[in-house]
Amino acid sequence: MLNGIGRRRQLEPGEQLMWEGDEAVLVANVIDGVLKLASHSADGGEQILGLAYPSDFLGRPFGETAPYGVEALTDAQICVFERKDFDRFARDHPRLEHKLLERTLTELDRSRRWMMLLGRMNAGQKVASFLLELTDRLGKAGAGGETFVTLPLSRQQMADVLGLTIETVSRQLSRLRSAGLIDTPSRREIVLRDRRELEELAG
Amino acid sequence: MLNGIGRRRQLEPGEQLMWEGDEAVLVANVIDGVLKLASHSADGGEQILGLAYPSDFLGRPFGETAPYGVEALTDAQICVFERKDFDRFARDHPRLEHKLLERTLTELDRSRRWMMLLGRMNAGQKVASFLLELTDRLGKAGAGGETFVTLPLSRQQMADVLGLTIETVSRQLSRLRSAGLIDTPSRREIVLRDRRELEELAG
DNA sequence: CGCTTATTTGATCTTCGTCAACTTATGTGG
DNA sequence: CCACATAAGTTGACGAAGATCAAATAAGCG
Repeated sequence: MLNGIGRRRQLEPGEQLMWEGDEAVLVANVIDGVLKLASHSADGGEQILGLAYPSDFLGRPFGETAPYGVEALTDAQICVFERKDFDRFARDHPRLEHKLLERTLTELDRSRRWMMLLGRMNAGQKVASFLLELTDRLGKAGAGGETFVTLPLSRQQMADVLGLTIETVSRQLSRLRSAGLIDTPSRREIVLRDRRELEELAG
Repeated sequence: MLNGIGRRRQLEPGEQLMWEGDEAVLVANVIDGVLKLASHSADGGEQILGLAYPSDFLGRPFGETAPYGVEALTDAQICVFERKDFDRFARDHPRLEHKLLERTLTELDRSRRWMMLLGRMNAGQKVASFLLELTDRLGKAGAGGETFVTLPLSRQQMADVLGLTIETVSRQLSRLRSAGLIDTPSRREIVLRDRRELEELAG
């Protein structure tokens, strides 16, 4: 029902949809691909605040400035709306606003679970949790009950998501590999060999 | 306009309003006091996911189970609604739902800023940021341009908020005291002597 | 007052970050 | 197709921040 005011847009990896601090002029729905929401600290370090997957909502309706930047990690397809159009439309369509409220509440819950991860987990637990979430979102079933994911992030980006360094992420993945919990056929591919054990590790 | 279906309730420090995992049967508005939202990891460690101050909204409308527990830190006054009543009421009153959506979006932004704190700051920055946020929310102006706060949390709870240990929090406070940035007339009271410098530390 | 609990302080130990070297991919131009 | 260049990832050695363990103080409270 939003089709009238939205338009499709294709993004390439690395393409920036919104900039942190920009006046928020648009909102969007993710149709396909993975995007990151990120904020920068004064010293240039980047903290990824969340990832957006298909069906997720992006942007800050009714707000003033975007509190974080949004950048595509993979090829992505999104449906964008001018914020003014969207705001007006939402006000006139309570059902839409209701839907949006539900999603935002869910997003808030997700973000709070992430805080848990950042505040209380050690490196091993973080990496394990991340792999599990990723396979839940993007995983494909492979042969023999194994799960298979293509990572939408570089090691650096994983480190930024988890509040770790690239080296620590790499070491943890190596550890999981030698423990036989995962396989890494290539840099961007992960096979979960033992989900049970991984869940154990994630705590 | 919600008065018809809400009722006042008084909470004492330590009193639990909702339990993590409970069926979410109520939602509430904070009128006075400070509450904590917290979740427990398997090993018993607690991560405080956020604090709720006057005017904040508590609970999970339209959801199934409460994703975190809510407990009063100080004497608190809240206005509670049966969730069923509230949901029905919200559906019939788009203005209310709109207001709630705006608040939830604001809350989401706040929670994301907190993720930044947990993921990227060191102990000194965390404690400094926390004191600044607290004085913004609860601080009273004292003599000589200084700001004065009564801490609603114990050291243990501060540690839980910041993802640190009690000892580290204590040491950081001692460090700030010897640097002349704060005074601690009693355990639960803090005087900011040099806000500028504290902001510097918080990064 | 004595007893219990919260906080501070000190002494180690661990984890993870930092710095550096090395290896593996991914190109690119000849 | 190969040689080389560049970027991404892995591994190792070391150090620092913060956790953990252990007392020592300081509040509260009956």
